Amino acid sequence: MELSAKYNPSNTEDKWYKYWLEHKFFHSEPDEREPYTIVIPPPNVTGILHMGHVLNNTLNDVLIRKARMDGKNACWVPGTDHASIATENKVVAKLKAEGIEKESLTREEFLKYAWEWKEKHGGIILSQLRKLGASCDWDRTKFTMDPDLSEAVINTFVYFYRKGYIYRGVRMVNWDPVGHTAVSDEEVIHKDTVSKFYHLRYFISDGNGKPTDKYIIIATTRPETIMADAAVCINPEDERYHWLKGKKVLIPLINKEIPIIEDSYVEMGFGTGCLKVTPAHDVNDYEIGLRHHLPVIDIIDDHGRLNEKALILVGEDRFEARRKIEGMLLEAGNLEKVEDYTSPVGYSERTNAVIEPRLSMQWFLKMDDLAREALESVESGKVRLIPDKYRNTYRHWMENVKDWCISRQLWWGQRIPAYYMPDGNFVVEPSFEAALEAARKINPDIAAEDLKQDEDVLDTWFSSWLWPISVFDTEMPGHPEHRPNRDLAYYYPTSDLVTGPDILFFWVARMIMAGNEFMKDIPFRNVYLTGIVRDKLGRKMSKTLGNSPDPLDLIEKYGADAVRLGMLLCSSAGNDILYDEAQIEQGRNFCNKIWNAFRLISGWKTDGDAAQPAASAVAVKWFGFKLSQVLEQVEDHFSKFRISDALMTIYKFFWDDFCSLYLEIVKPAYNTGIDRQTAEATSEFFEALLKMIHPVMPFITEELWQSMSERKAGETIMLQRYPTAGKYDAGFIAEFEIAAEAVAGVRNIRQQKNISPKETLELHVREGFPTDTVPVIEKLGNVKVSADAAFGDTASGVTFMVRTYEMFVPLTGKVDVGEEIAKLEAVIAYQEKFIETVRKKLSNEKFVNGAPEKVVAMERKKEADSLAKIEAARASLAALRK
RNA sequence: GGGAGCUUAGCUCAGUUGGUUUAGAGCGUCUGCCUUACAAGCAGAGGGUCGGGGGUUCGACUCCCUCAGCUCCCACCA
Repeated sequence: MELSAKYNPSNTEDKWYKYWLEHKFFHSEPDEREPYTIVIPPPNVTGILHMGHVLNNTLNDVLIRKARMDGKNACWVPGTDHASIATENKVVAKLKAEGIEKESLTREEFLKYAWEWKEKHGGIILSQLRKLGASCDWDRTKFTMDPDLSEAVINTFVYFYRKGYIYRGVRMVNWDPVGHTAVSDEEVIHKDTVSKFYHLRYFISDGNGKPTDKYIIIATTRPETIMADAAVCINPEDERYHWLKGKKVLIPLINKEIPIIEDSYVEMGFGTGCLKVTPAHDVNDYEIGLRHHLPVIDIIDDHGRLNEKALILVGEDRFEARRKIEGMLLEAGNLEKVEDYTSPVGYSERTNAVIEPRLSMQWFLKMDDLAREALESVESGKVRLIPDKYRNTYRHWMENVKDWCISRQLWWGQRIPAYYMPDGNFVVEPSFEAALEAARKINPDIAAEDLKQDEDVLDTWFSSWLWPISVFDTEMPGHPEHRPNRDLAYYYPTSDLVTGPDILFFWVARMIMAGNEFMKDIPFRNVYLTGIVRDKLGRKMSKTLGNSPDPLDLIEKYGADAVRLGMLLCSSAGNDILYDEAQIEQGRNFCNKIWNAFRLISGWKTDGDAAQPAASAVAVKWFGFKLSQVLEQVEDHFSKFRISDALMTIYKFFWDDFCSLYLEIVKPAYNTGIDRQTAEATSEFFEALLKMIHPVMPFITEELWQSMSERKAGETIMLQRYPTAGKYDAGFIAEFEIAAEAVAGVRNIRQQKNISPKETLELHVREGFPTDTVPVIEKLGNVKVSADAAFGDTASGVTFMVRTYEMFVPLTGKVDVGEEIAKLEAVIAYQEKFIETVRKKLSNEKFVNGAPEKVVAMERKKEADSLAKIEAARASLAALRK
């Protein structure tokens, strides 16, 4: 077979992915083996692949492929999330572009459009994951709005309602005026925002609704809400305002009389010390309103516009109203001054709209019991967070959690199974039929058409928190006599979860709650939290900045293996990763290196009669030991989720140890065959390396594994056993390293003296230098090694040290004596300074007595080694100066 | 405002109970090579007073205090 000098991924990737699918290598069924389970963090059903997905799913795939090769029954369940608010927004926008307003549609009509959209765009991301090589069990693909998964969600709602955890009530919620829905506290992002601080004059009423000439000044950032003021509040301790007690003031522009009240909530030092109380539009004001029985005047509608209760500026958007009322207040003489002011403002995570605190009827889930247990799961170490710094964050959140607002004023999602009777009472049942039956027990006259289902749907996370359970068994929640089915019993709890820290609370914490509640067990053992992918300037990737490359373009250009390696190279857990295309080039280069190593090996002709050269024998022995040593390190890295370290260890092992050392040693001379022993060992080593690399770079390793010998139909590298470490002789490995350093020393001399690698040199070592590895030095260094008691006249060559071994290369006529003297003097100076620090330690009684014996012995060895080096350098120096 | 974390070579990061660390790696840089696997390569080299200051210790990149800078999370000061 003719192989090109460069690896071409496009020839192999689709071919092997198809092969894997055809043979159902990704598919898992319960059996007697130990399971290893991962559920995918379900991407938005209409989402497209971005760099964050690439990082996350590559990590997942590495873990699942490694587990599969370790002999476990590996199951990676893929799927998508219906993402209610995000998807509904997309559908609304698309309809709007076609001239259709959501308001003009019925719920059923809208949902029809939404499902059409989902059918058309849904799941694109899953096909993109295939390009990446993700070994998901596609037969198990799930969607959070699959009928059975939805049923599980509804049953969960009913379950918690019956348990008394779900309640309905009017509360101040975070209203998203663009999404037209309430959102949970977790979906509000506070950002410091520059706004204005308006100082307004509220005139004191004469008692008959007429202004006197006295006024107080109230500072506010929201002058458009003054019409909703219910009172003005002062601190009872504030002597400046004692004269106000019992008086009334007039709201500017509308001249409405409101009382002065006192509450210690008001900070005397902040603003003017007078607070306008607007219960309908501020959470704190609402609390004050409750304490003082103030009326709630809601002047802002679903869209963030002023309604008729505002009396003025009716129909204006809240920000437009703010702009206009400023002028009106100024004109009316009520505006004292305006200051620039920066304060935190809440924004909707999904729509980026400024959140409007608003009173509305919502459904809530009580969190305290659930949170307590979920905290315990992490505190006890049953669930491990990696890196563990997130435990602090997690604890803080769990100890301060508030009830979860689970209703959303949307249509796309699971509809709340509450059914209202004409009198306003409601029943909560899993189906309309059950609801009707339940309703008739209360009122036998209820007709089907009298029963109206709640209009709201449930928060998306109310379905995804069941994900590790519901992907296996959707009947689980709410069935008292239910027994976990075979899949759930086998695969649950899952093993590892890889996800971003941004959804630690949204998703991870709540899955732990659901797991504890329904399975009486944690949903996963390890949570590996990745960083956020940023560009090389450290900026978040975003569409508007245009700094986010399309992963598919990268795969097209460099190959999936290169993209995977590039992403992993710099991705320690929990740290943000700075993406740079150079890393992916590095991945591509590595592919090419592997490819060319194969080209070299596969071109060798085995010569059955040839004896194994001494150097090859040493190389084979060393590499076998080294393989075991490296495997030990790799397993250690994997066990600690240090994926990039594991990868780098393998990368260097392949490139430096295998290619630069091993292959260069065993490589037969041009047109010469290779002996059978070395050929077979090399082939085994190469196969072991391919297996080690496979979890990270599945395509090229399959391609080469299939090419290296005849494989039976249906065989694959992905089901081979990952190599395991055997015993090794660390002393021999160390000895080999000395040989490699000697080679580097010789090469360094060649470089300095401009001597061709083709010219064979003499290398003298002292007697006592380890002899086993000499053939390697001779081959790689192109030298003839001889061991002598003394080097003779070293002035006609170059001496150098490898560790404590002195070496000499005769180079008649090529030595610049002055240069050599300077070099040796530098060595002596350095060593003398070094030995001084060592001796300082050794002469310190406290050190000698206090430090462990091993440490003291080491210092003594340092001293001896250093002395030997000085002595050798001095001897050479003396020879040069003769 | 509260909390967590970070600061080690030009860049990105390791450094795992304070002692084989005389601080490592990858990339980049510099020098020499078109050597018949690979120039997406080979060989060699240079590069850091571990953010500043103080302390504990026989010994500190590692522990404590302090200052500075950066990042993230949480939060209703109008």
